[in-house]
Amino acid sequence: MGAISYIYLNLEISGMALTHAILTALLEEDLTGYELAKQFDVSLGFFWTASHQQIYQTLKRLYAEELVTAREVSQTGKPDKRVYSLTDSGRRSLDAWVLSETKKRKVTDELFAKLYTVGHSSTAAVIDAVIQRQHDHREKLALYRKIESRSYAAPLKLPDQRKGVYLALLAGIRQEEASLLWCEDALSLLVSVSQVG
Amino acid sequence: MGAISYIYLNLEISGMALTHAILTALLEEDLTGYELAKQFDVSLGFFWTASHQQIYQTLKRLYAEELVTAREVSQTGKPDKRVYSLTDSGRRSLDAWVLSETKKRKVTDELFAKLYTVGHSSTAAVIDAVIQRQHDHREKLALYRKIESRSYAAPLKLPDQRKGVYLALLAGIRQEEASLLWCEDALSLLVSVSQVG
DNA sequence: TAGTAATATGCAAATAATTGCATAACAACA
DNA sequence: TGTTGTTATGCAATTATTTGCATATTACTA
Repeated sequence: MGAISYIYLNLEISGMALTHAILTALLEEDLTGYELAKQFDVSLGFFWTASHQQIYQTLKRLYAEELVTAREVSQTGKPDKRVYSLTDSGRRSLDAWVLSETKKRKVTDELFAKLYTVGHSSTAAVIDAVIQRQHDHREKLALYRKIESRSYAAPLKLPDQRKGVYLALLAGIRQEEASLLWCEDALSLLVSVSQVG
Repeated sequence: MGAISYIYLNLEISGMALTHAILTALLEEDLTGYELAKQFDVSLGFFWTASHQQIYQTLKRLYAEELVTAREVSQTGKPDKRVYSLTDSGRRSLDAWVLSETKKRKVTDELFAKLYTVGHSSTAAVIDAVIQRQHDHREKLALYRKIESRSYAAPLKLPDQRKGVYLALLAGIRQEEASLLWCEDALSLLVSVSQVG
């Protein structure tokens, strides 16, 4: 009988990493797939990237596993939506995951790979890519700062439940700032490279 | 006949992103799969993560597509190794890739997802995760600075072909510095959170 | 001489993510 | 009334990545 409940529990656990990223977002508030996709695109984007297809798929699985519940909501002036909430089982799953070992950060960023080609291929293309990235960083930084001043002006006075979210935002701000400074330095050095290709 | 060469050319192009990351690394010097795996684990690691299985698989494909050549090398005191070099076709593939649109950076970092659980689950576990990350950043920063002082002490005097690699290193250094500062700030705030769970 | 660690390479199955569709409600504007 | 843009959700096929083995050489040390 112990064996049966052991198997039963195992069936409920999702190994997929996105699972927990979605569940943590639902800790703060109930959300639809569409809203989650937007959050992953903006505020969550600096530490987690996910497409809307991935998110809808995962939500469907989380629902089947009863880690979330869903309710259909009619809207006026917009299509209906499906709002997801965490279940107690979902919360317990998060509790266990927080205690588990933190997996290594995964990244793939073509920009830096392109940098390795400097002096071998078109430097102009690399410069364009850096400028593009510079624009992206500026936009992200402006957005993060707006969120900060609107919702996190006094970090020490925040309720405990919002301190972690603030710290994630702070990391995003610091990262964008550092990246912007780097873009400037990179462009200064890249203009000194002779044309190739 | 135009159609035939068109099809032929298409068959040579690998869509996989790792492809180009490996080819760029081979621009600098000939490398084995094992050496590539180590580079991806250390210096390249901050902008590109890849397992050795992934790397060996991809190298095999690049060899089949004739983007690289390989030679077996006997060593004394170590097992034999297989050294890969870029072909002209590989170089042309890189040239085309540099001109193509830069794909969006992809990340997944559980640490920040765990941060979202602060005030809901074990804060101690989150603190441990931040401390762990702090150690990682310290080690990476020390390594990057060592590489910098050993090989990139005078950036402006570098040959063009090494400027891009230097800039990637610089980005790594800046990122590690910013992350380390953030870890300290994060730990200061996290100790103010009451125990939960 | 047995065990551990580093060097070196790989296969196969399972899982996850991407790409390319596809649909539909509703608003605003031409 | 057709078009464009935003909101909203999803499927299916392909491609990429991870996980769990598996193997072998050589050095060092207990």
